[in-house]
Parts: sequence; structure tokens; C-alpha cells
Amino acid sequence: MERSDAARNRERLLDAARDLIGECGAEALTMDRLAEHAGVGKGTVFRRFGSRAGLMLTLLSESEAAFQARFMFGPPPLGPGAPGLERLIAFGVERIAYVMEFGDLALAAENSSRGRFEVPAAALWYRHIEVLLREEGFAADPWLMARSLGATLAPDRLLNLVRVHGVSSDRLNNSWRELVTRVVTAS
Amino acid sequence: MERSDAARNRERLLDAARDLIGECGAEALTMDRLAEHAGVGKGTVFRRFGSRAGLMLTLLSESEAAFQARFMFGPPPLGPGAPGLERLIAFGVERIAYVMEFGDLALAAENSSRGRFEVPAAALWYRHIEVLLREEGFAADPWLMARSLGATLAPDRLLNLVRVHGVSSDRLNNSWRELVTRVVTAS
DNA sequence: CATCTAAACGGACTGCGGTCCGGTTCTTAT
DNA sequence: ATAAGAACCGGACCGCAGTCCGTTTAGATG
Repeated sequence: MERSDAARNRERLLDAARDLIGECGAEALTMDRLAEHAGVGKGTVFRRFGSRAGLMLTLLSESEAAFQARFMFGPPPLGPGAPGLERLIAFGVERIAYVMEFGDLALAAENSSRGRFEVPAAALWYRHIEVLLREEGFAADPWLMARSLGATLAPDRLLNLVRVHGVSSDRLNNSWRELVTRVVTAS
Repeated sequence: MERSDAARNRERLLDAARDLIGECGAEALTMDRLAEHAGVGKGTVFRRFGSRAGLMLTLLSESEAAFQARFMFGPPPLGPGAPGLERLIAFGVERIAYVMEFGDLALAAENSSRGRFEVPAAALWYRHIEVLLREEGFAADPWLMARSLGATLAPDRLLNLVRVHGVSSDRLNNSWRELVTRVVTAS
């Protein structure tokens, strides 16, 4: 059982984090400032969330869960019921939109000490893409191909394209559709 | 004209950096230790190379230049003379081999403060892929598609696959060939 | 209510990348 | 040779993420 003061402090920290991020953006959030703003010690922050990335992951978890639910159980074409290719296209489009909205947070969450490919949610996307590839009869190492396609949707890459090169979401969507269509279509 | 003491210190620093990396690996190299080992002040290190990433980039530059020369002016199928698709395949294969050899260095060089998509060499690969795509008649936003394909060859991704998931170079090569073949082949 | 213990707490501390500035040294012009 | 000044040097300093450990407190037990 979790001690009540621990629970109270976790809520305080999450509230304070949302506050600070709302004011100055995710990347300006430092653990010292967070601790001070929440009125707790720095050690407490790290015991609760392990690292800065862990905190970001926690903040992201609700929207991540919602996104996952949509492509796993939601209505077609994103959810089950549509052909694999259409779901693949819809997945990319939704993911791009998702990154446009929560990109900074996702970016901050990726700098985990080990990896940034081990983010729990990522495993699910890869698996999802892999399943859809198989459904479309893609037989040449779908596991690895899923990860290659997934790399295309990485937040840092997408944000760089949009913010530095002025690429529009539409253009990203079109390119994604082109990519997966060609990969899935048998030669 | 560069002052002679500055040149001397730069050589000292590069030598010391190669020493330390040879002993403990690239990611164990800290700027403090480097300065101490080279017998110069810390400020000197940063004036010379700007940042840790800049130093790594400098160390990488010879092998990068050699790699670039090979795919731009070297013999086919990597260099000019072969069909676009074959050059594309060869490019990926060579790049994968390159990352296997210099991956740690490339990884350390990517953490530039701004981007990691602005690494000067990267612009060249993207452009190269783009040109080859065009050569094969790929008309749907080759600029963006080149970057998507390039993302597949990012050092951090490749190293993660190999070191964490035990994927072999052959498997990476095959998947790359499959990917670019399908992208280039008209539907 | 008194006691006891595991858990939570906080902030000093470390190591890192990176900046700054007063002092030093090389170069050039006279 | 010498004076001027630009370029360079060193290391103290900053802010950051993350660790450590002595201290406090929740909450269960008698």
C-alpha cells in the first residue's frame, strides 16, 4: 500500500509539472524547478519518477493510452474492420497528428538513459505495424520492416521536418501513404 | 591564418581524444578528462571544437569523407555507372557496414545541441538518395521520401537493433533491399 | 497513548557539458 | 628591437540530471 503522503506528493508534482510546462514548454522544465514549485525535495521527484524521461512518460501516459485504444479497439479505418493497408495509412496519419500535438512531451520522454526504442508504447506500435504488414501478405521480415516504417514516424524526425523545414502535415501524410502502399503492394 | 600554438593544441587534443576513445570507448570520453589528458585547459577544448558533438564530428570527418567519395565518385554499384536501384541498395549496405564500424562515434556526434538532422554529412546522404529516387522515376515527393528512407539508416536505430535485439547485418541489408526495391518499383 | 519500523523525505553532493573573462602569448608593423 | 593588439589560454564558474544518506513521519501493533 502506498503511503498517503507519497500519493499527495505525486499529485502535487504532476500538477506542478503541468503548470510549468503550460507556462514555458516541456523542454524548459528542470527537475530543480519542479521540486521547488511543488514544495518537495529533489530526491522525492526522482524517487517517484526515476528520471526526467520517466516523468514525461507519466505525463504522456493518458494520451498515449487513448491513442493506443483508438487504433486497437476503435472504429475503422484506424481500428479493426478495415483492410490492413487502410489501417496502416490511418495509423500513420493519426500518429503524425498525435506528434503535432504532444511532440515536445514525447521528445522529452525519449531521452531515456537506455535506448529510446524501449519506450513501452513503441513496442506496441511496432507490433501493430507488423501485424498489419502480415495481414497484407508481407512476408519478408515483417518484424524488421515494421521498425523501419516506425522510424519514419519518430517524433524528433517529424518535428524537425515541420519546424525546421516547414513541411506540412498533409505532405507528411501523403508521403507516408505512398511509402506504406508501395511496401505492401506486391511486386 | 591560424596561430601555431593553436594548431599544436588542436593536434594534441585530437591525439588525446583518439587515445582515450581507444582505451575506453567514445561514450566514456568526457571533456574534462580530454583537456587534462591533452594538457590544456577546458576552455581550449571548447574553443577548438565548439562542443562534444563537434569534436566527434571532427574525429569522424576523415572516414566520412572517404565514405562520401566512395558513393559519389567510386566504382559501381556504389558509385555512378550502375542503375539507380542498384546504387540505392549498395548505398544502404555500405552505410550499414559503416555504422557497424564507426557507430559509437557517429552516435556521440549526433547529440548536437540543435537537431542531429543538420549534421553536414546527412544533408549529402539525403540528397544522394533523392537523386537516385528521381533517377528511378520516383515522382511522389522524392525529397521527403529520401529522408524517410534515410531515417531507416540512422546510427542509433541500427546499433539498437544489432546490440539490443541481436539483428545481423545481413538481415538489415536484406530488409533495406526489400524496402527500397518496393518503394522504387512502380505500382 | 506509546512504541516501533519501514517508507518517504530533503537537500547537499557529484559529474557532466558548456560559458566567461582576466591574463598570457604569438604575430605583425614600425 | 619593441610596442600594439588580436588571438589564444586556463580554470573558475554555471545549470543541469541524477545519487546518497541522515532525518522525519505514517500508520500498524499492543
